[in-house]
Amino acid sequence: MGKSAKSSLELSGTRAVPPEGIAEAVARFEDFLRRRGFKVTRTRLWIAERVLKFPGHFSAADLWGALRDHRVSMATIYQTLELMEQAGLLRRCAFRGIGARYESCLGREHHGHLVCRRCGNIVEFDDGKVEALLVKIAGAHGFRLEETVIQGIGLCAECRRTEGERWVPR
Amino acid sequence: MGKSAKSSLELSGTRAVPPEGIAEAVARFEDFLRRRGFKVTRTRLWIAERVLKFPGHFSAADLWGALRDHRVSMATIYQTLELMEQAGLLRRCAFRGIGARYESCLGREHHGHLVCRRCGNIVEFDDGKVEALLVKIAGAHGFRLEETVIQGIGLCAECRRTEGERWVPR
DNA sequence: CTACATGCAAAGGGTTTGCACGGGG
DNA sequence: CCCCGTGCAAACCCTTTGCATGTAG
Repeated sequence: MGKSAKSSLELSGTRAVPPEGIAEAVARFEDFLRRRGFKVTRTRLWIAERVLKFPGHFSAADLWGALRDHRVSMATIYQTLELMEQAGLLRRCAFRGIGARYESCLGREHHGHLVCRRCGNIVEFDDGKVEALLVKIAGAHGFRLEETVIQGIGLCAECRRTEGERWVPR
Repeated sequence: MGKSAKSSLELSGTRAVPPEGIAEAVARFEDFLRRRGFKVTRTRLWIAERVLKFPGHFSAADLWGALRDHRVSMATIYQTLELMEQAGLLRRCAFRGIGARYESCLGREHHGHLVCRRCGNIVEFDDGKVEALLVKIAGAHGFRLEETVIQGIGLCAECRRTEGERWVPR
C-alpha cells in the first residue's frame, strides 16, 4: 500500500499558490531564519521555495526527488523541514502506515483529513467548527493549543463498493 | 524526550478495568479469533489479558517488558496487537516524535488527546461533540468512518510556565 | 497430522547523526 | 576568519519478515 499509494496521495481541495504568495512566504522564512540567528543559505531557500510549490501532501523523499538537480541531502531536507515548521509555513502530518507527510500552510486554513485505510487517498475537509471546539477544550485543561490533528480513518466512497476482498494484503 | 517521557505518559482520566471486564473482553477476543479462523493460543491470551490491564497508553516495548516471564517475541506482540485492533479491543495512536502507542478500548468512550510537545504528557478529553461533527462531515464525503484521531498539540499548563528555555533539546 | 503460530535473528524503511569540507556573516 | 550548514554514509529506532520448530484443531 505504502509504496504504490505514495505517488497517488491526491487530494480534493488542493490548490496551487500564486508565485507572489510563494515569494512572500519565502521572505517570511528568511526573516525567521535571521531573527533566530540561523543562516540564510541558498539550499534552504531552494527547499523552502520547492516546498511551497507542492499543491498537496508530500513526503521527504518526494521533496528530495523534486530537488535532485540541486543534490540536496536528506539530512538537510529534514533539518529544513523542521525549520519551516517552526516558522509556521509547514505542517507535518502523520498518517497510519505511511511515513510522515508534509503540507504547506499557504492558502490552507486549518482542515482535517479523511484517510482511506484501503487505498491511502486523503480527502481534506474544512474543520473550522471542529477546531473551535478543540480550542475551547484545550483552554479548559490549561493547555495552550498550537496545532491540531483531526483525522477520520475509514473507507472512501470508492473503496466502500469494492471492499471485502481482503482486509490486509500482508 | 522520547526515552525519558516513555514511562511518564501519565494520563488524566485513565481508570483500571475490573477483572470481570477484562475476562469478558478476553472472551470476546477468543470469539473473534475463532470466527476468523485464527487459532486460540496461550500466547495470544497472555498478551490480550496483559494489554487489557494497562490503565493508559503503552508501547509495544512496554508490553514486551510486562510479559518478559513468558518470553514472548516482539514479532508475536505486534501480530497480536494487530489482531486485537481488528477485534475492536485496542486502539493504536500515533503521536509526534514517539513511536506508536496503544490503548485498550475497555471502559473508554471515544476521546481525544492533548499532547504536550515539551514534556510528552498526554491528557485525554471527552470528544463526543467533536466526533459527532466528524461523523457528519465524513458522511457528506461518502466516507465510512471507522476511527477518528483527534489531537491537540501544544504546551500543557505546567510547561507553559517554564517554557522558553529551549524549544528543542536536539 | 497438517497448517498455522511462535521465537529468534536478521532485514527493512524512514529518519537522524558524525564527520570533514564548504560557504555565510 | 570563524562557525554554522552541508553532503555523504553510517547509525538508529521501531517494526516486519524468513525460517525452523512448536502446537492448536
